Amino acid sequence: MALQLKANRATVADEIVALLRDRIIRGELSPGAQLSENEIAQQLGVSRTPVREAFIQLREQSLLRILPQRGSFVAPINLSHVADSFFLRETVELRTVGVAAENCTSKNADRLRSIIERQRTLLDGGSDSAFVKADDAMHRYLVEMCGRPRVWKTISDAKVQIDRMRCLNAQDQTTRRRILADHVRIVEAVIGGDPDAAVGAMKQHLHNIFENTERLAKQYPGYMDGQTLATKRKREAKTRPGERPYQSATLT
Amino acid sequence: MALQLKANRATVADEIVALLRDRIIRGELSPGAQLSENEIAQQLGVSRTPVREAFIQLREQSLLRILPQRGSFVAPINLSHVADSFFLRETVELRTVGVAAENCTSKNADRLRSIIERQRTLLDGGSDSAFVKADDAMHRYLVEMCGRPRVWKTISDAKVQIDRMRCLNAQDQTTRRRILADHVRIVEAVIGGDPDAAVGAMKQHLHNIFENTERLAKQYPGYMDGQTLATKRKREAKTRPGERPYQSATLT
DNA sequence: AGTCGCTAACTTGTATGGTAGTATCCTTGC
DNA sequence: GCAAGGATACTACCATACAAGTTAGCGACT
Repeated sequence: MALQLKANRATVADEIVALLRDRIIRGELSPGAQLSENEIAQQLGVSRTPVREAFIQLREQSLLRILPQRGSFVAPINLSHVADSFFLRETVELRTVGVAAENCTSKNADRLRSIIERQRTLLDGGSDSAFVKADDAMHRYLVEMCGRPRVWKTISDAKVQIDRMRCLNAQDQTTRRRILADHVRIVEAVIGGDPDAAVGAMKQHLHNIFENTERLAKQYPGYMDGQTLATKRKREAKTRPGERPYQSATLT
Repeated sequence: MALQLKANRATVADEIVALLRDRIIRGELSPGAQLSENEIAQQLGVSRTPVREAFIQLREQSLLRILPQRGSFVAPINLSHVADSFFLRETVELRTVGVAAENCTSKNADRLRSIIERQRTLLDGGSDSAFVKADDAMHRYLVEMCGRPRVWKTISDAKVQIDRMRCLNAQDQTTRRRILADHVRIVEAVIGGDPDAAVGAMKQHLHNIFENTERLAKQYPGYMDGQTLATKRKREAKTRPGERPYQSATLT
């Protein structure tokens, strides 16, 4: 496999982060798969140093597990982690979409309409990654309309765990159409200046996505929670107040 | 200055991250101060490699700015960034404290009381860092009571920006007492199983903290937004939907 | 005086070598 | 056949060397 680096970014290390991150999220690198600094370096025609720096960054993004002197493995998809990400998204996006609906200008409305239009054109012919990208664009714009630019970064970091699950399957037409329909409802409510409707539509939308992931979890049990990891996982000994299955927001 | 590494962590790089992160948050390394890979490496008696790996991680945490071939500088305190952090905290913690109040067990209550008690003992004699640590413990436990363990990590990442501001000044007795009083109100509401009161108390608490930071921002303008940075900052050219000053949650 | 250009001393980025720990496989001994 | 032990081939971690870019200062020339 001959990987290729784009020459865009400032440093090779950052370029490798972008490359591997994309491949992990899209599932080209399966959960549990072993990555070697040496191997990647050879494939890319660079030294181990920038590869190693990339690995460290991917570890911080919960996409890679580095076991010293043993190996580096694509992180398994942890269902509890995914549920946490949903919790965070729901909490933040339900608030921001409400604020967006309260402050939607005509310029915002135009932009939202064009994003929806873009998704509509990708409905049939578009690739999965293009459709997901357009999907992202809408959620991102709604968050940023609320005037807190760095909040999207947080959402985005959490979203990778969700996206990894979404990429397990190619999205069929039915799924895409439902997503688009959800988005239309949300955008109409926002443009219409109806916060309650916007929050409700967003809540329903996130729930639909979550149900999809639950279905996928049953379909791909091997990728979940490290069962394909080469070595036995050590049990986390830390006692937390307790985890419970994901459940919907209680405030609306 | 002879820095010292603890032998706890697995790798030297992670140890350096913890060390520098702490020093930056506590303000021992001032915003804008230049850090050199070489210099830190010599002070710690290690090579540049782990120092460099630490720098990259600190950059990802928005605590360091690395300008290739020019130098690395302690990130300025960006007020917009701080406001974003408050927005995130308020959004998440107002929800979680409500959930915590709904599900508070007697065991949870005991733990909360002991955390409060710990803070009370630190009120007079305790160091700033010890008091802040106990402060953290309460917020953390309230979030984790909600059963989503990784959500605190997100809050914690955002909180560093707020903590950097808090550490500009030693906290006087008045401030500490007000914080403790806020915490008591929150915990009483949570233990009492009153979500509305808990959310209200938390909202008031976060507001109080935010007002403190606004005061500090006026007091230390030189540390804000890179004005002490050795080199002129390039203007961010990206146009965002627009930033507006921090404002309170509209949903309760 | 003012400006151009060189030099030297930095900076971070990348490549490479050596070290220590881990897992695998194969041999050896029972 | 089977278990214990050792060689071997990995791994990530750290140290060091080199490369390339930036900046500040100084001197010569206009």
